[in-house]
Amino acid sequence: MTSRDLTEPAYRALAATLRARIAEGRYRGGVRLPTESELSEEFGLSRQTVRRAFQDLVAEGAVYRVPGRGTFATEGSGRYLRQLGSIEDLMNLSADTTMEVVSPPRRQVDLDAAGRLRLDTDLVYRMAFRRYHDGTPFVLTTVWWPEAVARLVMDSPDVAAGASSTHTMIGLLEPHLRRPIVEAAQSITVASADAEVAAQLDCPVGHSMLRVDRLYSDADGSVVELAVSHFLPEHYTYRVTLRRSGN
Amino acid sequence: MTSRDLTEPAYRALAATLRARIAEGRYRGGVRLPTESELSEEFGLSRQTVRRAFQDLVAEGAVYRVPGRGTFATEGSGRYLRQLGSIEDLMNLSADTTMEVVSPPRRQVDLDAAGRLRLDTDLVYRMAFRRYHDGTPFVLTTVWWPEAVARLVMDSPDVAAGASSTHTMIGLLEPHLRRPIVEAAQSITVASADAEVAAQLDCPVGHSMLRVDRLYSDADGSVVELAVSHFLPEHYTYRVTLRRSGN
DNA sequence: CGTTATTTGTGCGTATGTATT
DNA sequence: AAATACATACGCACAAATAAC
Repeated sequence: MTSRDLTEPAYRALAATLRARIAEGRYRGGVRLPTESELSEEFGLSRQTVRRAFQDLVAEGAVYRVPGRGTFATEGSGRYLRQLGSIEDLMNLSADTTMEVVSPPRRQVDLDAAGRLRLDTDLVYRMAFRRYHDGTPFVLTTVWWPEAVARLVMDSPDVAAGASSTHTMIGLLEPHLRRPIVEAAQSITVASADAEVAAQLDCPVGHSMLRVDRLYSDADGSVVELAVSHFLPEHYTYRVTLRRSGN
Repeated sequence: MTSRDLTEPAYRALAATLRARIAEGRYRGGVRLPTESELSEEFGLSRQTVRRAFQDLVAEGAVYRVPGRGTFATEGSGRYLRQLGSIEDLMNLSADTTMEVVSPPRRQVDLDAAGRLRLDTDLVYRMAFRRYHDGTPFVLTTVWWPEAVARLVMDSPDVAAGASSTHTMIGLLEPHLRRPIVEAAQSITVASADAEVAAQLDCPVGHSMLRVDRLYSDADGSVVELAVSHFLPEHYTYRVTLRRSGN
């Protein structure tokens, strides 16, 4: 059982409070946040604990700090612009799109896929699905799993031929895994539509596509899934927002 | 003057040392890192300072820690696969490539660029450069600046026509800014080579290119630079590694 | 099964340095 | 020059999770 913390640490509670105040717009327009001593006073915490809270907020990119001047909210961090570029976003990507299974999971031998999954066997499971937006298919995704992973979802109705859902495969998969997924390595390039892609997305063979490969790994470094997507560039642009990390 | 730190803080030095040891493979295969007390002993630092170093490493995803068990290197983070996906990486991207200025900064009216920079005037500064790898140009980048930003680097020898350097424009720019750059919004799509791109990269007009647009913003949310790059897909793949965020 | 040692997590105190106003 | 505010560094005490006995 993953027992949830019943009592939140003081520094986290403070960070949450400050996050809320920032989102509320209280420090918009270059207004300085309270100083460490002020917060220490207000919440009855030591200055060290206040600092610990700020460390998290700085790491998230919610605030930035300047010695001698003070602490300021990062403009546009609280509002509607949601924090992209995290794995969470990748896994929830599908809110406004529908997924349709084109080819259900099937056991097969694929040397290339097995190699990329870093398996010692050549045996992998492969499935493919299309994603729709506004009624038109704009991406064909093929995923490969190691056998152990495939077993976890093979029987799910979500992967049956013709099934539709609004989730991502990796989102469906994760709850069944023993270790959480912590990393997604993506590579993005240009590729031509092959016969299958062309047929499924109704475009000419040889059409230029945006190709995105994703390799999901868990905390132990084991690769959990390989996904290769071909996007119609007319209907899709890949977006990421990178934030300054830590310190 | 932006004075560079002459003496690195102890916790950063320690973090760097540990990063190096991890990269070297010393803690591969589930081997526990030294405990806080051991490191405190080894480096003559307090346990608190050691903890501070670990906070950074955890935030980067280089290690994960388990109470009662110890600290472990995140498998696959150290080796040849370099950690991309932070703004820092974007700004230091160029270690192994050379940049050559093709068209020096010039004041001009550009409605589209001005709009994307969120300016109220139509006046922007534009420059363009190529980047080489192994002697062949593989990307043409055009950047647009607001006037205030352009002033900061106009006179730098690095942006003169024909100049070569191994930096990134945004890396050259940042030390001159009042507020740090904290966000880079990227969008990636497929585009055809126009006459200029084709000429500079020696490819046919109409060739399929990987197009990457980047919009850099500072902590106040002001846009500092717009950069549009056209990559030859034969010589370049865009890679990002996304990590599960924080805590 | 509880006990104990180990290891990380939380919280606070102090002192001193550095950057900004 | 002085006051303010954040940064670094060390110290201590106790809590919580884990593993070994």
